[in-house]
Amino acid sequence: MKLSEFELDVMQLLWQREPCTAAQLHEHLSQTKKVAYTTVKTIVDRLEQKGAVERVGQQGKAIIYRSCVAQSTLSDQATPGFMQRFFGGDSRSLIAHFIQQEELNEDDIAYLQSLLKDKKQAK
Amino acid sequence: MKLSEFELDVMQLLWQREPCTAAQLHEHLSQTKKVAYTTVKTIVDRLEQKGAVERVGQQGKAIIYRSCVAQSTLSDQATPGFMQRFFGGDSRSLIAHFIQQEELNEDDIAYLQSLLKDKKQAK
DNA sequence: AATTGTAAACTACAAGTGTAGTAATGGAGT
DNA sequence: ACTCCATTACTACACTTGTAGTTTACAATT
Repeated sequence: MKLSEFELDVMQLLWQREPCTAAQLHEHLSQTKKVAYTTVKTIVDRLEQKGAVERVGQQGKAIIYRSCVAQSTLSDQATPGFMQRFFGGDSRSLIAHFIQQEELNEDDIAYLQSLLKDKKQAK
Repeated sequence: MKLSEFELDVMQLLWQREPCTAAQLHEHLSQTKKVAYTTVKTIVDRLEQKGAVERVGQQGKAIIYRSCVAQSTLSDQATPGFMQRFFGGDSRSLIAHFIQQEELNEDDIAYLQSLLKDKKQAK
């Protein structure tokens, strides 16, 4: 399933606070971005057409939505293309990039170290 | 600078074997994708308009191109959005995802472990 | 039951993207 | 100098995306 950037922004919100209505999504999005309610509703409609969200009820006349694809499904699909296009398919340099660029606390570091150890063991 | 997927595919090739002509890019792309020469040329033209590539010479009537943005510049720009949209902004889970999903040899693992150690030290 | 106002449904539109055809042009070879 | 073909330059077009207005419908309120 191929979703646009804005569609993914909406999915992100849904994953965090589903189930919810288009109005609620609009409210949260408004906090970071000036956008009309109807714009958000259009995106939700397109997500429904694409089979990424579904209706699970009503609240007055407002429709309550829920996602029907997991975040991990979409990230699994997007990951190879992203890695290829921005890191020439070199997973090592991609991971290195993120380790160096991103904020990580000691817990995060310890966790990632343990993952690497497991990875080595599994060989 | 915002490039489309196909534009990035062409950039990827350029970064690997620049300088080169549109015909050479077409030849390489043809190996994995059925695409007309003029399609590739259109993409190169758009990349030139966007200031991502430039002309550095000629070979007969064929124009020789070179990239004029670094891969790292574009990946730095794309990274935050990707992380936000597919991993909810959680860099730890993103890195974990890649460590678990991707092929890594012992050298890679050792290298990444050393990066994590450095990161910890720097705190 | 009539009114009302919100949310849904529908329509619209410009910009960007993938895709490629057609026309023009200028080196290379004769 | 002339022809020819590879390339460039230009044009085209359908689809997607971001964006939002307009119309319709129906739940809630009086």
